Amino acid sequence: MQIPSKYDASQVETKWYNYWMKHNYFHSEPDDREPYTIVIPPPNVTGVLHMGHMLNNTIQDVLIRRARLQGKNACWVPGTDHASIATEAKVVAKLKEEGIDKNDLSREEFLKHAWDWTHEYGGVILEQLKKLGCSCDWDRTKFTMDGDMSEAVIKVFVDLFNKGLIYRGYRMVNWDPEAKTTLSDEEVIYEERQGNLYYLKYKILNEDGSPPDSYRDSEGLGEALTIATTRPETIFGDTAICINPNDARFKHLKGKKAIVPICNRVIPIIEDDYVDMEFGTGCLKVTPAHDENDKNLGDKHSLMVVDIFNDDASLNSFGLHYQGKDRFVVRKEITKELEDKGFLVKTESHINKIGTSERTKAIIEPRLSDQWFLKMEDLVKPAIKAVLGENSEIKLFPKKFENTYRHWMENIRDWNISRQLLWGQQIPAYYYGDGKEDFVVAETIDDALKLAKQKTNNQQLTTNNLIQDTDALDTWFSSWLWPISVFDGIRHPENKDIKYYYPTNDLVTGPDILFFWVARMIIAGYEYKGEKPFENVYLTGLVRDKQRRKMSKSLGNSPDALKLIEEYTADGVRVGLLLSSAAGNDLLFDESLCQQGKGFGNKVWNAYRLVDGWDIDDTIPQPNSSKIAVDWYESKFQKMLLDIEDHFSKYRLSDALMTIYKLIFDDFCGWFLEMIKPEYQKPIDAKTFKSAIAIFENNLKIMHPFMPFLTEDIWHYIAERTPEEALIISKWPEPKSINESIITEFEFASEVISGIRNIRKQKNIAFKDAIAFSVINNEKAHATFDDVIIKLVNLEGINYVSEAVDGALTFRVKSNEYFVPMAGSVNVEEEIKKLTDELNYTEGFLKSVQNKLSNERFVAGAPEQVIANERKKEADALAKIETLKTSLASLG
RNA sequence: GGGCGACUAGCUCAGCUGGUUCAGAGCAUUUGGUUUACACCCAAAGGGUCAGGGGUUCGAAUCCCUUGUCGCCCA
Repeated sequence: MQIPSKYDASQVETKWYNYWMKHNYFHSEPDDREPYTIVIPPPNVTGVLHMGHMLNNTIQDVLIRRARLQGKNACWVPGTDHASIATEAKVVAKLKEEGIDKNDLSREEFLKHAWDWTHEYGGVILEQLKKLGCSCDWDRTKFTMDGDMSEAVIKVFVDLFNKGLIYRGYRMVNWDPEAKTTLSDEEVIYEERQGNLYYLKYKILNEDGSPPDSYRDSEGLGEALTIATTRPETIFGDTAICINPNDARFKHLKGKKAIVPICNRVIPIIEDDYVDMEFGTGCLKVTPAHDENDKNLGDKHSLMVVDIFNDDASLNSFGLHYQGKDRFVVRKEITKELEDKGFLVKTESHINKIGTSERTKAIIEPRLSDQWFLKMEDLVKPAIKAVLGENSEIKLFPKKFENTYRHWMENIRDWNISRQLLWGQQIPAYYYGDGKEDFVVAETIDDALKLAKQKTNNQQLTTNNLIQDTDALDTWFSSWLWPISVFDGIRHPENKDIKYYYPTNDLVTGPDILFFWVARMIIAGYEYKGEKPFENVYLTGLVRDKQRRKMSKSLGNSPDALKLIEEYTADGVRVGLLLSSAAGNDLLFDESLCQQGKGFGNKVWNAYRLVDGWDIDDTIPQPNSSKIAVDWYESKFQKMLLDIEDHFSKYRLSDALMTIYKLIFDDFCGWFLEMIKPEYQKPIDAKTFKSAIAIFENNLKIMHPFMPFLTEDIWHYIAERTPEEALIISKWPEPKSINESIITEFEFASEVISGIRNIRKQKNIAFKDAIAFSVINNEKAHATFDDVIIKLVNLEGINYVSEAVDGALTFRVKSNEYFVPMAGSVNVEEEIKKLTDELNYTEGFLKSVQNKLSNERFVAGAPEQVIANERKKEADALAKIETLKTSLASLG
């Protein structure tokens, strides 16, 4: 088939993606081949493709396509997660626009809206992955809220509860008052904000409630002590004042009581060395309901807990006349009131770090609440050993993340797995009474009823007496099972899929979810399969813009993925993303990289157009230059193939790609095709053509994982192929022996060619004028490439001589001297200068080498190989000096 | 405040257990090219005290100490 002069990417991409789908190449079923499995890190079901996804999934596709070419049974399982917080927030916002308040809806009604939303927007991102060329097994697409997936999650919850690993605790949690849910520590972003330190006066009472005669505050005699706080609105929750027992300034306050301004609550003054004597006034107000450290103090000293906030962080009835007002409004207003009433001593500006919600950006409120926790202490042990142990079963790429992993795992805290949300798996705990322990945990309400009857000995209970916990499980509590549950390995641990595909091979994800997800999957893997979930973890860098900002939707600095593909082709974007993204290094995204990728595609396309345009004549013999060219490229290809394998084995995909890029661009297009190119409008011999096609096919194979569309397209122009012969399922090139000497000889020859080209250029000699050429072959260089040299720079021939040629321009490669006769146009002085410069340089070089060699300690201490190399350098330099001196003598 | 990591050409990065892969690659820049595959191209050139300082060594980008700057994670 005639190849078009321009590559029409969008048409080609659609055509071949459809073809691949139609012939089911992406689908995998267990068989007797070696499996190669990747599970996708499930993106948010309602998300859209951003640069991070593109990078991530390009890498996975490269790995999976390569495995497929290597004859493995490649299976890439795609899917999405339900992203409870993000999705619920979106649904709530949408309902709000329609004038519906989430709180007016029943759970079922809300979930219906959420499912509608999921069905409408869900899966968009998967369609976008197809545009990138991702060869996922779409028949296996999973969603964390699918029936079977949810069942697995619930089953695991019940199991862990029965093992005593899940418990209910009253804990200080990060409360997002906007989403009205709990966040894990990892979902809280700490930011420095400018705030104030308010100095408040608390009046003092004797233990019996009578006012003291006198006492000191930090400024001398007075009637009150002063406390610095950043949050004056929380005074309504104060239940103690704390001083450091070692603080001489406050000794007299021991055992006394204080009166909280405005609400006039009388609270004890306690002592604890937790208090920092340097900070503020050295007195701390204790608000156990609203600060983690205060909670600890409260527990230690058995203090009252007064929660002053509603779930939206407005004040409740403890806030008295501020009831119903937002915390920040109250902060302003109460400052005014405190000032008016003389309680506010002074205000200082103060920078403090505050937690904000990763999702809603709202300022986090520490809050006490009933939560479900998973005990991590024992679960984490096999997961630490697997990554950091002697014979680690799981490898992280790059290795530097092992330290990060260790640090987190060794300081792990119990995992708060409950979320005050509707969108997610509802916690399978059923309450039958008001007591703290009046609940049972079971997979179904019927099982729960049985358990409840047993526990209460009350046979009269019915399902109507059971109320299920209203919280949902953390989304990560679904995705930590992902490598198991996508193969239904929780519900049916012996099914053939899980037995064949598990453990999976590679996991590709961002380092930002090393803990949320990767570590937890490892934990779940050992707990539920007794085995690692994957062998290698490739941690990609974050994609940043040119100003080093993380690309995010909120900043609006992420380019539209599909537009990029449209502009630079899918292959171009893939290549652009991979070219400069070593594992674990952040990638500074620049569109020009995609341009380079597209340019590479164009180069390959045109290379094929060249080959395709040749007429073949099977009557003419193969020229020697072509034979050498084929031998050389085949060896070069094999050598690079080894390099590529090595890069892949270390997950250095950008290096593998760069090796391919240079092989194709420089060696194949720049050298090989020029060597075998027939004269203008002349045919090519059949033997060379056949070799060229075979070489081209091998090139396409190694390029295919990176540039699947273009390569498949050209593959089918080369020949009519059946579906069984498609490139996507062809065979990765077999390793063959390498002729190292021909590669070295080529390198020498290319320097000769370069020397001749320089002379042509200097003297403006048109290419079509053949030139005479002589050499004094001091190096005894092989003549293998002579015919190639003659062809590439259009020589009349190569004369081997033993004496310098008069009236010629010269250049040297090592100690070989080359002559291009140029009657009349040789400037002797210039030649002398050139030679003298070269001589001076070489003599300097020789001296440095000889200095080294005459250093006894060097000769005694350095390994033999190093000394031999130095001696070789010395010999080469001496030979070159000899050549230069001879030349100078003949000129001069 | 604690931990981890980085700093090499204008940019992005490679450089493994010190020594011919030791100062490299790609891009960018400059210069020159209408060679009928490709200007999304070809040929060539310039450009770095390897963050600063100190040490170990015959020899340090590489190992050690120290200072600085930046990033990430955790309080």
